Amino acid sequence: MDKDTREKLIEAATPLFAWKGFAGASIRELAKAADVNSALISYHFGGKEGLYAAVLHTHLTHLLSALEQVSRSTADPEERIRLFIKTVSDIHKEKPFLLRLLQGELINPSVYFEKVLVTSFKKLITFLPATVAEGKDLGKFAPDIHPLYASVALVSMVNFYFIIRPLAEQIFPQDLNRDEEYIKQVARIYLKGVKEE
Amino acid sequence: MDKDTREKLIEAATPLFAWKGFAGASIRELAKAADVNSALISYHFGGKEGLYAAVLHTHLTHLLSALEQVSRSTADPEERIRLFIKTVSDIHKEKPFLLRLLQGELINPSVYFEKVLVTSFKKLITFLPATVAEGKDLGKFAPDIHPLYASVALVSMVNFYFIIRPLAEQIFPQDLNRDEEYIKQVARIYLKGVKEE
DNA sequence: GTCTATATTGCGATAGAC
DNA sequence: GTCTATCGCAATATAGAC
Repeated sequence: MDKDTREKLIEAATPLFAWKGFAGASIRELAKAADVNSALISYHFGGKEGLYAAVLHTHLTHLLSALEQVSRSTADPEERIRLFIKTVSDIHKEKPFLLRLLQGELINPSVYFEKVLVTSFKKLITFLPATVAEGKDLGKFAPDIHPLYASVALVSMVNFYFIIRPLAEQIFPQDLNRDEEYIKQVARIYLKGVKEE
Repeated sequence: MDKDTREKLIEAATPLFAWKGFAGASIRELAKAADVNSALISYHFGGKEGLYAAVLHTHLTHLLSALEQVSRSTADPEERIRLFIKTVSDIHKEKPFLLRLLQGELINPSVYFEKVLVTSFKKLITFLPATVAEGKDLGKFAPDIHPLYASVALVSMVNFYFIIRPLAEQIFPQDLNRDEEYIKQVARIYLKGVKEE
């Protein structure tokens, strides 16, 4: 059974928007990549912006539902942090375009940024500082750990690696092919770094 | 004394390229922001791409010379890492557009990416894994620390914070105004995280 | 729902006067 | 070195046939 036009467009537009940004991808090449007439972008999505929003929405949904699962975990703080690290890195491996799309939004925020992105993350990311605070309360993490900043540090390690990998691969060609090893190092360094001794 | 046209264009183009990307900024708005005739972009830089390369070059130079200083430090591994953290965060505070420009290059690499960026970083960033390895040799860092991946983790924490700050500020409006505190947390977590116990 | 054809706008670049 | 005027082109969007 054939994919319908909407689906084909979203799928084909994803890598183009991810690699070239919103402004850099033209409706002509978007349509061509989807093997679809360019007029259909306006018909189905009301224009290029609508297609872009649909692409963003599709990919964001995956991330948000995964984060929601993590936030509902009842494991202890250390285990929940391990689960967070694993979940996020799995998402990036599975959907390598998501992070580039989000990056594009951070550089050049569209209306989607304020309307959807900020509110979505607001609801879901607060569990991370809460987890760190819980670790402190339980006496497992050191008292001088700042829940919010420590969370940002963790989010940084888990995400930035996937951002700079294309650059890193050119700088260290043979050495950086093991995502698993990086993830292990992150968990190792971070959990030891926040722990009460 | 007046700034000359080249200077005015580079200065005015920096935030525009940083916020809108190469494709998103038009030569008309670039010229207008610099209060200069748009034909002068072609005259002085050979076109929009030339201006973009000049902007990138100007900002990259600062970063590279700062990194070079760090790499020449003779302090012990822990101190050199502290110096690296401080240096990079100072650069981002001083030149808030640099990271956005580099981000744009990562998303949509121009010719500049391969020709200049990769080779520049190649020469300068190897001192970081070397520093971590030195810490291991001295018995100060734990043996299961992987110099390269541990370096990527550090680079991530130091840079990504400045990337997501616009988003984080909207999610946690009042809590994220102290860069110093974040930097302190990073040094605290990282150095404790890699240390031999 | 999909196509062709086209309207309209804005783009980057340059010729030529000063 | 800077200006005006404009060329040629590619952009998005849409009207109207099927």
